[in-house]
Amino acid sequence: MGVTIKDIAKESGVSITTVSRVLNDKPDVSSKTKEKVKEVIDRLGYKPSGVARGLVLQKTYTIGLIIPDISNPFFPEVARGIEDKAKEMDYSVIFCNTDNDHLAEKEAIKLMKSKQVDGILLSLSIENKEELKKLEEDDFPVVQIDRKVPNSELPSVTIDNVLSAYNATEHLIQLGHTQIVHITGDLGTKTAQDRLKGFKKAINGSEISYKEEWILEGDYSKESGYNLMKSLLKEPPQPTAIFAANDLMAIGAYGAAYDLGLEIPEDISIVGHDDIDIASVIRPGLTTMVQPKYELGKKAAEILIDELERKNIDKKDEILQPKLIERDSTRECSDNV
Amino acid sequence: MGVTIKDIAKESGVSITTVSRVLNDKPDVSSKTKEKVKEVIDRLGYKPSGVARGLVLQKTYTIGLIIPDISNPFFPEVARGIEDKAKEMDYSVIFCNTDNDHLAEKEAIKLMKSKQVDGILLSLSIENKEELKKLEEDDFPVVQIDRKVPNSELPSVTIDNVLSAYNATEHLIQLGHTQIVHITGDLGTKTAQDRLKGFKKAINGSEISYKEEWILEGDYSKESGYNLMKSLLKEPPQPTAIFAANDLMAIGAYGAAYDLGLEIPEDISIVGHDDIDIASVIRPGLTTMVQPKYELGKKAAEILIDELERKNIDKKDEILQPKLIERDSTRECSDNV
DNA sequence: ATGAAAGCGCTAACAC
DNA sequence: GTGTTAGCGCTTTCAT
Repeated sequence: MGVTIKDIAKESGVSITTVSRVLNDKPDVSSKTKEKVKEVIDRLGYKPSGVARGLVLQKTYTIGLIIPDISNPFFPEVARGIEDKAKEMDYSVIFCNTDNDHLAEKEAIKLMKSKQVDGILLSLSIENKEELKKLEEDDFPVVQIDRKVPNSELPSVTIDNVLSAYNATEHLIQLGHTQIVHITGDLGTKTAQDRLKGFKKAINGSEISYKEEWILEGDYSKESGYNLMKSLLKEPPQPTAIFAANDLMAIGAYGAAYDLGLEIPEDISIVGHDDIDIASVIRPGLTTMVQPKYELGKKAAEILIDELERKNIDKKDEILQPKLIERDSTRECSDNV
Repeated sequence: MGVTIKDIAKESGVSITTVSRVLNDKPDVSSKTKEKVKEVIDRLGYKPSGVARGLVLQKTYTIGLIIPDISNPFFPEVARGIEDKAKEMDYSVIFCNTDNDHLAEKEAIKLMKSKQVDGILLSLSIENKEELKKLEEDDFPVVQIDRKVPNSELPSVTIDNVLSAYNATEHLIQLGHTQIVHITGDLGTKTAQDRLKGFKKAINGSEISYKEEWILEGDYSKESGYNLMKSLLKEPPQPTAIFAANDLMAIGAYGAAYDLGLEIPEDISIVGHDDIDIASVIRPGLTTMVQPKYELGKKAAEILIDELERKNIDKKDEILQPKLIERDSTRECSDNV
């Protein structure tokens, strides 16, 4: 440390208590001394030590962010939402990547505790219940983001993948499509399962009869979208619309359609999910579901900080709704015209 | 705090000094007591307070990361490189977005100082010399990332945009192209200026005569790439190759070429810069220069931490080289065949 | 090999 | 309105 509260006290001829008082805008300081102390603080360029303050207050004004991977395109915006909210409330954020590794998650939590963050925002692998349970028992302030560990009491902010897929499919149905295939994501993930669920729900809620063979299991990769579509389109009956569980597979489907001489959206409509950069750049623009990533981060930080400041007792789950963005890859089904 | 060093001392019947010794693996502790203390630590689930430790040691094992915007696609990978290296060296990172705003940058630095980070990694707006100068005077450990404030002594890790553009252009020249246009980025940025410089250098170092009219000033947007190419291609003489200062403009150029019935790469070769996601997804795949973003972060963290641990006295500038990734948007110039 | 005591920079009773 | 004092949880001389 350079200059400390002691230096300020000595230089301004008062006690450190008084300095502390003006630092924290406490009452009972004459305006004269307040002025003097402030002047000295400015002159000496004094900055209170957050560490010392943290020790006595048992509060660091820091929150921990534990995510799988900041370089996964989903998280940067989430992180931005978190940091914006945190800054607004005078907190800072310390982050850590886990790559969904159990041990890394455990270590990250340990680290955050030793750094004495006031609370944690985390996205744990679904199976890592133990760590979350411990946090719960310790009454440590936590908000789960994006993924909610099943049966956990801790509040969460997630995205409604069921409804999102439902809406995407419903959009196709509204356009008059009746021959709709769904390319799923990796069904080992909850997200893919939920999107499939939403798709089924939309189909079953319509006049359309559900066909098992029009559920194609992909793995979120462009290649899987391409290959699945290619083999599907080779022979009739041909669908008039596709709902892919993510944009990458939708792009793969574009490629297959082109290779087979099909025009988008004239011959086939395609809707994706996520709204990655590419969706707006590719031609035709991909109709897709955009996830409120920034809002997700912001909301999670808000819930956590509200809890920290005891503004909010009822911890709750927040479920955010993706929005459809219509571009040029979908249009009315021509079979019905 | 839950359980503290005092509790461990009491429970194991030793002094806190002894506990501290086993905590820090100091010598002069009998293996018996060491065992006992360790057992108690485990049993009580004790974790040393980083804050208290930080106060006495005047070291927090935390580094600050100040960047314009984590949701700008350039930074997440940089941040990942930083966090990986930091974790490896037992540091954590606390981050802050500034949106290139001077005031926000100033506040961020202030914040980092009050949190008492051991050092700062930052990417300041080029004009914000004052803040950097202050840091320099204070001898505060800092490494600049991506952008180096001119005339600053503080070490930096940057990407060599001149050489990168040179190599991109050289690639086109090697392929036999002699009619090459360059679509620049926003020339208000150093990056765009450097890439233009590299382009000129390659042209001037070749047999090709430099043509001012084949420098097209864009603004990094897809639209600018599209518009510039469209008006250029309308009338002869037509270039056989394009080097766009970023991928987005290259994609725009794709659109213009298609609209005018030109095939890529048969009629015209295109190389971009950055290797954004889209570059590998689009057809034909875009030949481009990939920036070592992860390495940039990792190297910057390494230099900073080396300085913190006094392993490295000579603070130096590190300049990383982008690599060419050849896909399908470039080929030999057919005019020369 | 172990412990007592001082102190890191700050806040918060409690006095005056 | 201001100062004294006792910690916050830890490391580190300095004794023993």
